[in-house]
Amino acid sequence: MPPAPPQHWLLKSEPDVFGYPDLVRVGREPWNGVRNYQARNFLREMLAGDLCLFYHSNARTSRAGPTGVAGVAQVVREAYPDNLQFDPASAYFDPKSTPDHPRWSMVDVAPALAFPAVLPLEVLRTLPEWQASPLVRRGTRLSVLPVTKEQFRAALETAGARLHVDLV
DNA sequence: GCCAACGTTGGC
DNA sequence: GCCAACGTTGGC
Repeated sequence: MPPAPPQHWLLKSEPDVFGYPDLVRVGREPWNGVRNYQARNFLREMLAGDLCLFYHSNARTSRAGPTGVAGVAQVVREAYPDNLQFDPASAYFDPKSTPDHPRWSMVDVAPALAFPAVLPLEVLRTLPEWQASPLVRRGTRLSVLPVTKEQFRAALETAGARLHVDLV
């Protein structure tokens, strides 16, 4: 029996802090620091093998190129307690979290595919598949959001990127 | 740097 | 439970 097809997501990160090239460099990264309940709940729905568009937010002032999708990451470990919530020295420390009752979760992701160039938000906005996405609605600040298969495919195609067909 | 939009906090 | 104040996000 074939494995279940992957779900698709979009993960936002500021490239000045941690961009797609950083993910490639480290090979694998715990996606910690998410402190929004809706985003956390999406993290908890992720399954190993799910594919995530890696989105560079707030990128105008960086050398990473425009704001937009830089590549694809893959979920390699499903949700477990975010380590930073227990660290008093961290900006993401949450005094209301205990190891018995952790409030925040993270997944581990690994690089799967670098786009030839960042696919700008400006272009994403023009794709019919993306009209309904919260990403292109102004005022949406969600840092983890679901993406449809159609949106995922349209993004890859427009970016000129190819994933092995079995992965999509 | 600006500022609109939004989530969270806390007084009541 | 309401809601004003506040802090943050993130495009521009």
